[in-house]
Amino acid sequence: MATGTSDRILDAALASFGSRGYDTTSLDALAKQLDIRKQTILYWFPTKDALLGAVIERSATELAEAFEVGLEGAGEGWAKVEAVVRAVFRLASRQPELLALVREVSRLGPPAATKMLVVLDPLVQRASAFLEAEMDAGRMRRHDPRLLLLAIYSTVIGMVTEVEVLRALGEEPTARSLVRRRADVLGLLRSALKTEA
Amino acid sequence: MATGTSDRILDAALASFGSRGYDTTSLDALAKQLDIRKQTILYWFPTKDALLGAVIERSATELAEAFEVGLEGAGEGWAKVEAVVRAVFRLASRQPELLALVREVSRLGPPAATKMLVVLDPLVQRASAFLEAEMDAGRMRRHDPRLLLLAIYSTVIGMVTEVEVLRALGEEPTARSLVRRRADVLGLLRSALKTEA
DNA sequence: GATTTTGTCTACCATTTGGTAGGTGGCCAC
DNA sequence: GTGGCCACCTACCAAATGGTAGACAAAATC
Repeated sequence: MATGTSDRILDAALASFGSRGYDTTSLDALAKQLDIRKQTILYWFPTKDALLGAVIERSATELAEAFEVGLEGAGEGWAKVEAVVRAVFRLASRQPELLALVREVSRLGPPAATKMLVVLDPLVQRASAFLEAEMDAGRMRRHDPRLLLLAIYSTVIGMVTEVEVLRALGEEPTARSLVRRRADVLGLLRSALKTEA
Repeated sequence: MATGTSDRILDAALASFGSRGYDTTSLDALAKQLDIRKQTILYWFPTKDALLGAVIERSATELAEAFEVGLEGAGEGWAKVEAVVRAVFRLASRQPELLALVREVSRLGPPAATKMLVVLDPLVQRASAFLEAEMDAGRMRRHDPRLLLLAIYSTVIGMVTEVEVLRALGEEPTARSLVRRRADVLGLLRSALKTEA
């Protein structure tokens, strides 16, 4: 929330890229919304692509931090999974744009998607290794850890960003509903993963 | 694969809307690809929006049919879930564009998303009722049936269309891999839903 | 055989878009 | 106080885009 112009631009761009999409967001519209001129945007970010790049970089870092924070106090085993899911849902309620951006970037494909993944890859690897270790130790049902990750990723992103599908299912996307969705995701994961032991 | 011009346009539009996205698909590009002029497209479909509408209508119907066919021979209980998942994955290997379009349309939001949902809504209701009945009968672990549906939807669509994330996980999107992903989804669902009984 | 309809085309057009060129006022160092 | 830099601006532009107007040939209709 710095008052710097470039930060304001990044904030607005993040919101717009996430909600309207990258290619339907015009620099003019963005500028108008900020009550500045398009050339000011182009002063700070030489091209629209560069702006996207900057938004991705900042967001990916923020995302990674949120994960780290979520993991900090977490215990071991299942508690760790729960901590991460809770961290993502906390993010979804505080900065929904961030998760919307993830969705959009993954849709845009390379090079944007690559840029984001480079930052998040270490987390992915850690998560994958963690799941595998848990399975080896018999504390979680055995699945392909990477495909399991994809399933978790898709489900969580879906629960948080699939506004239209939610509406179709009669679930209004309110804050209260978000809590229910979190509980549900955790319930599903628990029954899918937790062993009786 | 009819040779009619309007069908050729619909085919190309479906593929392009799904893979490149609606707003990055220009009528000129579409026309060039079909070796016709843009005005021919606008003769059959008065506006780009109308073209999208027609693509959605045809695709939603096709999608609904695929579900019906998948359900036809299916038994009861868990077998039914398995049949539906298999039907979707079959679709994913034969007409991946169809599922890509679903993803894109849900991103576009209303009125496009509404149009698609109107056609698919009966299926959603049936599925929801089915899951609830299974849970009531104790043949499936209890979860909110609608959120469970969203989770299944997200996971399946993700497994099929999240090319970038798949790559990041070291899973090349080949036909062989698709079979593995199907098996994995079924495995996950089974352990999440099936009761011991 | 004349006429209407159908399908496709050429010729334009207004608007939007990302981006360039270059100016201007304020502020700071010296 | 003046030279230089920073942040932002006005003025433009070329390309692309969705869409209109209307010509024209082939085919169908009478």
